[in-house]
Amino acid sequence: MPSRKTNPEFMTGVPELLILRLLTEREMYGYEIVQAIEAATGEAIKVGEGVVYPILHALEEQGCLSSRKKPVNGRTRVYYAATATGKKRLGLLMGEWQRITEAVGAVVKGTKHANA
Amino acid sequence: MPSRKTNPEFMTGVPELLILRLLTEREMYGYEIVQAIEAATGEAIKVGEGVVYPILHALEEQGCLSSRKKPVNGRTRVYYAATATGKKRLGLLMGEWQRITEAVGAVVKGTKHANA
DNA sequence: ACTCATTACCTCGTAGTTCAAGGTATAATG
DNA sequence: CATTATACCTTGAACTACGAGGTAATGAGT
Repeated sequence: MPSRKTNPEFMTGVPELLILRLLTEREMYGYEIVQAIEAATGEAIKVGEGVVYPILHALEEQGCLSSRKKPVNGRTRVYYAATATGKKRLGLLMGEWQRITEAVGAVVKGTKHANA
Repeated sequence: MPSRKTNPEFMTGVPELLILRLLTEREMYGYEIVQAIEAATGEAIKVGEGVVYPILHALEEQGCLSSRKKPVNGRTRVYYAATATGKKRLGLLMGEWQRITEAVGAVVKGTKHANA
């Protein structure tokens, strides 16, 4: 029942994580982020603009990102950068991500580690 | 905007993957799967019955699972097992899972591997 | 000049998912 | 006799990714 073309499964929250991660290194604009994700994942993950822009706006509204407009060759780019709040949120998401991936990995390999 | 109580993020498709994986090892019934996932992931992932049962029904309808009713102590259990189709689907999902996790991992650690 | 691809921003509707809460019924426990 | 555990199930709400579409400006090709 997935029947999606690009990234069929396992994508909830991933775009937000990637965007937040990229914007802690350097400031970028939306259109740039779309291509940066494609490049950084070696074509493995492609997120459209319809995914990126709404996340950018939501994160800014939450105080996770700051933005500034910059005119380049007559066109206007909106550059985003992660704030302190955004970095805190990124830490949370990375922890969540690790928790989930480790748990899934444990089940996929039938490792019955009886801990705790 | 997560504001979810149990597993806030990164959970799309994961229940289906785990269920399919468990049912390739031995046949299980719904209520058992709920607890098996909790146990196998060391409490890291908890999926409710409201998640498990619909997936079970959908997978059976797709031919990924076979079911048989078994009365135990007056109660009726519905045991599910993965079919050949189900195992094929599991292979697909595991491949997808690996692709996504590797891609995300590469971005999280700023590994700029210029390949291809 | 004219056309087309690229850059760069954006919104909307649809589909698919998880989740909590609730509903039914039997067996075991106190 | 009441409560918990077993065991099945459905439903409504909330969220998210996705594709398609819309607006403009720039640059290249012809």
